[in-house]
Amino acid sequence: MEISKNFAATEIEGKWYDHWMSKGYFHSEPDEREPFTILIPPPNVTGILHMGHMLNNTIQDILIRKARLDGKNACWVPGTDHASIATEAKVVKWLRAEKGIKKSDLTRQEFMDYAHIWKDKYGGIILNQLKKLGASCDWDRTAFTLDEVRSEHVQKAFIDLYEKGLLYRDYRMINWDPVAKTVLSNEEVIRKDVQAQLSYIEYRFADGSEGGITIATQRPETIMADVAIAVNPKDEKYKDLVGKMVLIPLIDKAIPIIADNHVDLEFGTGALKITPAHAPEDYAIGKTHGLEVINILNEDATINEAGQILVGEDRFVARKKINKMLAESGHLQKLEDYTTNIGRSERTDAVVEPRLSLQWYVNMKELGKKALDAVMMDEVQFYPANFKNTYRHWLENIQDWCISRQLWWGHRIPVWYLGDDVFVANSIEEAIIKAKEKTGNQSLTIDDLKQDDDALDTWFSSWLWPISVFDGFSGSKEFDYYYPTNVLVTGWDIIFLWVARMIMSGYEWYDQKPFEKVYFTGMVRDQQRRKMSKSLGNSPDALKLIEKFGADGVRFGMLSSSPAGGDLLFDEKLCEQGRNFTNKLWNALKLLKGFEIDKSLPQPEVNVLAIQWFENKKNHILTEMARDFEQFRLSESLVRLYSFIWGDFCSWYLEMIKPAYQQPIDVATYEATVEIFSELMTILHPFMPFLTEEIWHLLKERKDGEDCVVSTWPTIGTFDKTLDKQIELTKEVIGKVRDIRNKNGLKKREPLTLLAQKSEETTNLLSAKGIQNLLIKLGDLEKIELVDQDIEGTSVSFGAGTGKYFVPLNLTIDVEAETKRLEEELKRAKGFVMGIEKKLSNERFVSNAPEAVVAMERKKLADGLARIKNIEESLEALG
RNA sequence: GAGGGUAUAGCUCAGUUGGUUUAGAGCGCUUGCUUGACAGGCAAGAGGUCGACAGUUCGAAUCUGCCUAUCCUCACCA
Repeated sequence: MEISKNFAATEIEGKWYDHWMSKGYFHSEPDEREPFTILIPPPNVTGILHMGHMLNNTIQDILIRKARLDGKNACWVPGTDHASIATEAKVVKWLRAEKGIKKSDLTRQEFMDYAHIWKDKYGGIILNQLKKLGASCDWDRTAFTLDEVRSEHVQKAFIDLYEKGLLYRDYRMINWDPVAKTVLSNEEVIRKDVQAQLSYIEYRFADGSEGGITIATQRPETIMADVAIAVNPKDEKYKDLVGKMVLIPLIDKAIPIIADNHVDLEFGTGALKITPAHAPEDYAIGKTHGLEVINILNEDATINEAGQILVGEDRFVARKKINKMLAESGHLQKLEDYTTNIGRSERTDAVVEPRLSLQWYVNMKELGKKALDAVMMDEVQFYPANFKNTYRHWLENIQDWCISRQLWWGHRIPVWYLGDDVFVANSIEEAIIKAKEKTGNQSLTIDDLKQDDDALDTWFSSWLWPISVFDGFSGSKEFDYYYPTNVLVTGWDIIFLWVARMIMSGYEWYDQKPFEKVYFTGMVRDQQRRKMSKSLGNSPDALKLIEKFGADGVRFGMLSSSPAGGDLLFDEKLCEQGRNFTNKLWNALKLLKGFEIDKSLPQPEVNVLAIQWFENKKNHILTEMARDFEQFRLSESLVRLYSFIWGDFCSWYLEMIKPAYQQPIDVATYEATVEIFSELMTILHPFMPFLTEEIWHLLKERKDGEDCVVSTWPTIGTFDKTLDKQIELTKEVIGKVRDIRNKNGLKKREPLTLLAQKSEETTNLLSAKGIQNLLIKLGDLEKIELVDQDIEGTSVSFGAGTGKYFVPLNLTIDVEAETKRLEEELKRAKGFVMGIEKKLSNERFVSNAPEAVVAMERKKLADGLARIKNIEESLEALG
């Protein structure tokens, strides 16, 4: 069979993905096997694949493919969420641009119809992109937070919480997004320090007497909503002013000076303007003093009629203008630079406005308690575990969750109002029945009830994901079988928004965790450690990367440097390394397939040894990998496997068994190598699925249904340390011989003689089966001899293990350089021995340390002394 | 203001309950290779007083304390 020069990733990826799909390998049904379940953190339905998704989904795919190879019933459920705010904004924009329709001209139903059209057209792209990455999801189970089953769950959850008294409606100061025109939960507000200015404004006495009081504010545009000026009652300088009236500049409205303990004497001038409608603390102060609330901002944060001046201006434009006006009227005393913390909407980036409104809340005190315990007691395990601290900190200071949103794209709140009466129900018909019962008025009709206009927070559907994807509220057998799931793989940035709330919902409805383990991935950052983002434009195009390096190469790149929880500094070079690895394996395949097989040939000793050694080492690697997987150290596992395949398999094993040029190979070795290679492909498969499937099939004829993706993870045999050490020593000797060639400008193929000074170690080594032939083959030697003593004259000596070796050369030796080299070696060896002697001469070490440790130190000492002796002899021989 | 993380080679990071020949990998760097699978490669090599100080211990990169640097999370001070 002719094998192409390079691994053609693109063609092969499509071919195998289709094959896997047609065989239904990714589909799972409950059966008697142990399930292994992962739920995808649903990406935004309108989103496209970015680096974070690639990392996150590569990890999930590795875990799921490994579980499949382990013989478990692997089920990875994909899906998307409807991303209320982001999607509604996109739909509104699309309607305006392409259809010339304003949202306000549409009924709710019309808008929803358009939104669904839009979603069907542009949504779900990301799921197809995941296929390119190789994600082995059970696509038959694809769920969407706004589909029928998931919507039923949302409604049931809402009603159930209401009936339990865990859900309520309240009038409070909330976070308002003036672009999306909706309330946001605290978690959806991103706070950052920014440079701002404090305006120092003088409010003059209303009675016309000289002077006034000066306040410092960051928001001068809100002065029209002021209802008082507050000072601290302990503040000597303002003591006499309390009770006096002052005039709001520009609008000349009289407001009182009041005293309140909450005012900080040190900040600004020590006088605080009270604007209850536009600042949370002011609202609180206003309430205790029974002050009026004057709202001067519209929904879109422009000034309204109540403001009297600057009506219709945006708040930031108004801020600039009013500063100017105040300066002109002589009220502005100064502007001062100042750093403050402002919140922006996570989705629209608009500066969030405090606003008073009536919203629905979930009581978190109750729900949070069990969720906190579950993680603290390790019922749900966090990887890395230190996220437990963050989690606890949040849950211990948790505030109630505002779940209503002033949007249409989402689950409409199942609440109907009749005057002041509230009816929470599954449908309007049910609500009517409840209303009739409550009021005793049997003549009520649908038209008498008004449904709540708001929709629910997207996270209110996401938090039910582990339940709803299996139709849990209907008591499905899927739910019984797959729940709780095994592991959740997600970024730590949504630990509160999502992870914590899923744990809450799991315990609330089933008194059971939603997942055993949570693996928090790191954030993908660029070379300057900046988070990758659209606005910075520092995020590479995911699909282009796949085109350039192949999905396997990109998967390798994403993973090879991403410890859990830490950051990943993305560099294309990592993907390049992955692509190079696929190339290396491809060439190894080409080499093997290029061998001519001679069935009459006996198996050489060297090959027997090579196979034995490689199988042995494989057991060691598998043991380590098992531990890696248990602890989600996937990056380490891949690196380990990478160096095993590249270093041990390609550089050593294949060289060991490689026949001489144009010579055939014996059949036993060939077949053993095909098996070894196949096994390596199975082991590598979770990380690089496409390449491994391709090679697996090219290695030998496979029957229908025999595919790498559904092959069996090898069982782990015993590891013989002695055998491994012996080969390592042989490799060391070969390396030293090669070094001698390098340093003396000898050709690689120039035959050399190797002499080993007789010792227990050298005798053992050279008498072991196959070792001498191995040395000859890979060291390009013509003969090997054991000698009794030092060789005088033109030979170079070296140490390996504790042994001493010589290579006679027909060259004059550079005595000076050689002496220098040996002296340095001697220095090092002496330092080594000194350290150990110090340890061993310590009475307390010998009596306290475990025997094995002391014995090891004695061995190290003996070996060290032997090495010193060797070096000293060589120095002597040099003269 | 509260809490947390990190500090190991030029860079990015491993180092698994303290002891395995006086610290490992990848990239980068140096030297040599038109070797018959592979230059997306082969072979060899240089490079680190494990942030500072103090302590616990027979023994510390690993545990404790303090300091320094740096990153992050939470928090209504105008």
